[in-house]
Amino acid sequence: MKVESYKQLLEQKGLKKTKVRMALLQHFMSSEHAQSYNDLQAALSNKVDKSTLYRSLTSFEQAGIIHGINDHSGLAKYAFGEPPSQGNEHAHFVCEQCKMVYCMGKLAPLQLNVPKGFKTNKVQAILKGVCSDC
Amino acid sequence: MKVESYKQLLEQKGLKKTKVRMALLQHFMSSEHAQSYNDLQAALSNKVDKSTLYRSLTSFEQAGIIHGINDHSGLAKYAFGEPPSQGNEHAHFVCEQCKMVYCMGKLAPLQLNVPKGFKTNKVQAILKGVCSDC
DNA sequence: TTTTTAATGCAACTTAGTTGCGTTTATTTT
DNA sequence: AAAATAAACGCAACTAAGTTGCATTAAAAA
Repeated sequence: MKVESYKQLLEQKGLKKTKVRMALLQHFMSSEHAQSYNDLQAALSNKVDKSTLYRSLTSFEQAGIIHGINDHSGLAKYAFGEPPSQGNEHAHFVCEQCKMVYCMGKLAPLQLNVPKGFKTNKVQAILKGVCSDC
Repeated sequence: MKVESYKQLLEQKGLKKTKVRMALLQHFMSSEHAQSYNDLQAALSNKVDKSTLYRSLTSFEQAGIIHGINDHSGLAKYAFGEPPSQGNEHAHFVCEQCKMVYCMGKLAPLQLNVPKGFKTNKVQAILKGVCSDC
């Protein structure tokens, strides 16, 4: 799925092209690491109401435009791109210094031994370490 | 480290043997899956103040008696046992039906390819699927 | 048993996120 | 292009998770 612009993407997903949504999506598409609520709010100069922002995130997530990430910091973050799905898993990298979260490329199949009776459907991996900027 | 009883464990870690702490620890040691704040509060019949409970969890965690788990549900959970440390990683299994969280045994070394400039220190894995009780 | 030190409970607060509702804005229909 | 309609937006009020300061109580040490 090649995407030329945020406008086309919104159209394609049947979402209205509002100011907030366009600004948000443009920001998502041009940032290489995951965004927290506060990052996003700052990117929109704190002009947008929080309910609007949260609702936009929900719409985007449901449309498969962004995906939520939980980096174990307690703060939800969001990144551009479809969620890691079965057969399409990707790991998330959390920098221990700058706390940035990055989406990593495809995960090599994991060898995981679970006890009898447990059936694994998906694997989510968080890598912690130091990113290339730190 | 073999542990005979919750009393000895508290003593060994230099923690006071108070009613709340003993009840909490006993509960942790006898439950096979991870506990949320609400689980714990219920186990103590909602008689303990939330600040006390949270402070107890912090003490236990610092002493290495329990470890926090983030199962991506937004809710923090805690399980008996030292935290997964380097060379001692374990995965967590989240049942998609009953939402219980289990600690899994040692993780087979993961093959993970990160971009140039990124240095991975640890890997945290969450497995999602169906547990043996469901 | 008294002293010291740390845990508890209470109340007030913070932060993240949600919900209802009236108003505004984007899109559709005429 | 104007009117109709449907969905976003902003506001305010709320919930839930977790934290903090402080006075009181309980555990450990003297």
